[in-house]
Amino acid sequence: MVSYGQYCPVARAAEILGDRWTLLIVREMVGGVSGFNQLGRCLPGISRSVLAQRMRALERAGVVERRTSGGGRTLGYRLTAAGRDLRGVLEATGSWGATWALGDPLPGELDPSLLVFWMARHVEPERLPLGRTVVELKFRAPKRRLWLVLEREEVSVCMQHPGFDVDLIVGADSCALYDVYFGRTTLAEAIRSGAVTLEGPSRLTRAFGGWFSWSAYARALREAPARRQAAEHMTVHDLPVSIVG
Amino acid sequence: MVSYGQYCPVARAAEILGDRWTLLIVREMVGGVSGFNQLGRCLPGISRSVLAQRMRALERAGVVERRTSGGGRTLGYRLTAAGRDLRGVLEATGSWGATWALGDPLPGELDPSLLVFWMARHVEPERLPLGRTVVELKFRAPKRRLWLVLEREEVSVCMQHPGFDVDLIVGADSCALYDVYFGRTTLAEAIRSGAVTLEGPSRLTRAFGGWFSWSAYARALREAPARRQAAEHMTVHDLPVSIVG
DNA sequence: CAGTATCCTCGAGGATACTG
DNA sequence: CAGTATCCTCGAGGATACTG
Repeated sequence: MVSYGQYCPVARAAEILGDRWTLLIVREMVGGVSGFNQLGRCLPGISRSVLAQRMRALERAGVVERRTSGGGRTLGYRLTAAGRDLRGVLEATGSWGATWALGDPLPGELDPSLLVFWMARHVEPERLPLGRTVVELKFRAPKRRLWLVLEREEVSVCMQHPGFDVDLIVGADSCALYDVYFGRTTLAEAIRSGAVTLEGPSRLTRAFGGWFSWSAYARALREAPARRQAAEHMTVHDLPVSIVG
Repeated sequence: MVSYGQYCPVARAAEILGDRWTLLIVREMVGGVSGFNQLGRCLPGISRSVLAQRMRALERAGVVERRTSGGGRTLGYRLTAAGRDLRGVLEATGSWGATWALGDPLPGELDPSLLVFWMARHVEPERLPLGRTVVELKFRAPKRRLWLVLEREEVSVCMQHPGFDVDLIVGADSCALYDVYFGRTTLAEAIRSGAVTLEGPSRLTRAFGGWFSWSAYARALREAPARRQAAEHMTVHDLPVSIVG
């Protein structure tokens, strides 16, 4: 953790949140991810040592706390009240990013597993069918298969076939499903155009889109042009301040 | 600038804003500071090379633009619409910091010049007396003298005596004036307790407190206990998500 | 599952001096 | 005023292997 040596709320927050990866760790935890290895898998590119160091720093800062068994073994992490209250910072940051900085995906940025992790954490359990529903996600580009095992009590992402019968097969290019996730297209539109295909009983193919709340930033992305327009007229402090000597 | 390799609004924003010093540079610019050397002075500890590198990165990211003279010389920087729109991120971050992370000042964090820079940029020009008002700020601990030259068209912070007659002398320990700045005490209270003294004509001593809007985070700081209380009851996504294989 | 230990590399950035 | 150039250091963090 860096120190800026300033007694200022922004500086203090930046000291805690400004380290590489830290804000993304918080994003994952606000989304419900709580285990060390789970966090590692949701953040491709972070090393175990960096993740461990960041979790220690977040613990010291009072943003997360360690859940331990009697013996002192860590069972995972949970956000403290301070950590849960970071949702506002995430929303402001994500909305700004969606408005001004999202642009087009760079090559390699459309990792199918990340997308499926995000979908898993945007499942609305009360909209799921009762019992277990197994969805196979078949990505064409890049070629990749993943499975979602959906139950009202728990959602699993499986990198291998989970062993259960598959109820619904979703076929898509990764970029098409990212577009749906971020609200750039509706699922219905993507299906009509053939960019996304659903195979399975019609009660499931019809319901599928409703199981997810999709991205929290879809709205910001949709409203981006208006917000960009409005920002043109924003003013900042305009009294010149000079520093002499 | 780091890259996270994720197509995500939060990740994209963090790539732009997450570098050391960057958010504080934006904080200064939203406050009206626009010159390279002025920025350097408002950010003690930043080196000229790091500042130059950050300004280039912010320019590339579309957050600031360079104002140049005909000859290509940079005259300073100005926020773009995207940069002005970062005010929301600053507010969310600063309010969170004020609520959860400000704590007590560490030794050396109560730099008198920083405080006077911040006061200078929170001057409300239309509340100033007409003409020029020169305020001497006499800090007792740490011992330091600074001057504010206040005009409705421009405010200057002077590290040396500006040459003009002084109209008003403010005496204070740095920590007492920081407390006033952040709304922990009112100026009236600080004067009553003797922590702050004002010497000058009573029309100025009575008006002084009204010339400044003080910290934008004073309100967050005042409401911090209630917000901390409310956050105890906040919930996060609670559907367990597991990743298998 | 949740880490630690060790070794090694490389690049961020401090110090200092100089420039149009 | 707004930087750049050069040199050097040190620490962040990747790779790899191991552990209760």
